[in-house]
Amino acid sequence: MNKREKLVIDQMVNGENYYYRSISVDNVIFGYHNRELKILLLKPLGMQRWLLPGGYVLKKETLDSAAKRIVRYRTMLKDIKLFQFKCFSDPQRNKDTYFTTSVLSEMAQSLNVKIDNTHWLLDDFISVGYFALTEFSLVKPRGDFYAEECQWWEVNSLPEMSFDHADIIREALLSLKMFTYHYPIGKELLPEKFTIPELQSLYETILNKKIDNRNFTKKMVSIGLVVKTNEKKKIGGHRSPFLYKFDNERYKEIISNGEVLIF
Amino acid sequence: MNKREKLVIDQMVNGENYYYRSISVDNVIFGYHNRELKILLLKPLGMQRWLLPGGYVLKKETLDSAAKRIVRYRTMLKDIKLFQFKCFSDPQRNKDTYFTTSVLSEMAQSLNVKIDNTHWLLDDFISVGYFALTEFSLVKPRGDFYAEECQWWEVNSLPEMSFDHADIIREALLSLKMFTYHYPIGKELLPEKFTIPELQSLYETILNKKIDNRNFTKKMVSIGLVVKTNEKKKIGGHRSPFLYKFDNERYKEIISNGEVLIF
DNA sequence: TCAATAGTGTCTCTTAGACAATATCGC
DNA sequence: GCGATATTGTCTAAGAGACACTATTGA
Repeated sequence: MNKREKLVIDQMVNGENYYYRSISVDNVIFGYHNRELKILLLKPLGMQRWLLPGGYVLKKETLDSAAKRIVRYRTMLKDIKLFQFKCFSDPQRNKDTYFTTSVLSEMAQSLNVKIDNTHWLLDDFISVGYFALTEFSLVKPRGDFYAEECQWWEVNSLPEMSFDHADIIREALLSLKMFTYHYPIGKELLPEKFTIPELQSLYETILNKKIDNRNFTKKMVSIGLVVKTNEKKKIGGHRSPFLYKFDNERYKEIISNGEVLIF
Repeated sequence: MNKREKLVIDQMVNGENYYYRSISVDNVIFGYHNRELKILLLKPLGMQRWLLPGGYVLKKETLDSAAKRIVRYRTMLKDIKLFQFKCFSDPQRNKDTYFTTSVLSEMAQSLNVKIDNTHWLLDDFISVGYFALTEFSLVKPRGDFYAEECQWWEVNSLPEMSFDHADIIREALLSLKMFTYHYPIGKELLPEKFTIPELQSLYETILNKKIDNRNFTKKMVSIGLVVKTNEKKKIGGHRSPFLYKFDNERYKEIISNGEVLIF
């Protein structure tokens, strides 16, 4: 039995001593690759539908650290930007009876743990939604005995989600959109060097609209957010785009000033 | 024994059957009067410090309806705009031992209820912060046997707050400020007819900065948010200001378009 | 040489932001 | 008349937004 299994067994047996009751955290982890915005999802053994990587909150930690801990476990990343965006509390949200009656109880059985109807894991939960931004290529999605599969899904073609996780994703996308109108974005999602068309494509995906490429470049350069390098990226049968970097000082400055970016 | 007391007794005895564990809601209720932004606070019998009107969440309701229910109880208002803005989960936030050891236990004693150390009310709570906007003059602050005092306090001269409620208020003010940069505000806080200087003063208070009065008027009128009436408000030894109304259609339009308002 | 995508400049029009003199009102 | 507050217009500068042709690459 590995460390993770031991932890889960202890969670089931003693969890209510050190976890908050009725509170969970769900993370919408955004990555960007090949001009597609992606979300990291997992699927427990025996389930048809997919889940957001989420978990419970230790009594000795904050929601932020719970979210960070869970994200770190699934992505192996230490430095990741996390944003609390909404709580989900519709009483109907917990009514995925397949999960509670089948998946949970089978898992309990396989781990040789007894859970009855008053077990804390069967309470109704209110979930706090976080979205996270990370560079796709740094992540090694990590499944385990609970999460049979753990992989990236393109935002516009997600699999069937259980609970209200489709709602949570919808809200996360909306929050990300609003966020993008008020703060620069990209440093967390793109590699260190990137091309303007890649950056523009990211903005277009998030904001869900076309942006004029001349105006976009003009703006990004004129506010000093990005800086051209001398290198080019060779990517196939057409003119090679220049690589750009973010001006980190300016990036922070724009965030702290709360300058509004309109496209 | 009145209805409210019965309810509180039942909460203490049977509450864990119908309330979520470890989750509460706290409301920062904003009102505006005499050019001052105010917050509704209450003080339980025997406490030195003040509290935000908050409460627990029924398992059969959402956080939004819990917040609305609690606000309605304290203000007697049905229609009030509520915004979830942040969760507060620092484990230290529950360490106001005076409240748990003295106030709660005395209240229990006076109501003839026993509570021991494992009682659900003594759990650590994570609180969901809401801010509410309401027209000051419509509110009848309601105290009761629990909240000895219930009254408005000017935002810039608040009394000592218990728990982390001073933090919650600080965050609420910040959220209100951000909100004001992105959505029109005023309809919820001002009477139906108001003067431009009143409206401007509201904005200056929330945004915490001076605004040029010519530019302010010009902007508000040019975007169609406010409409001049023929009436004037007679208020003392100087020129009488005109009364204005909000254009409700335009107000909604601006909200749904998410138009950015910069001052 | 063709298909695909990148790179680049100009003009207009709106509006943010700076700025101060005059009008009313009550005493 | 005086103290207090409300009302009102113009100018400038910045930038949002519309718009299309040329350059480069690899097959």
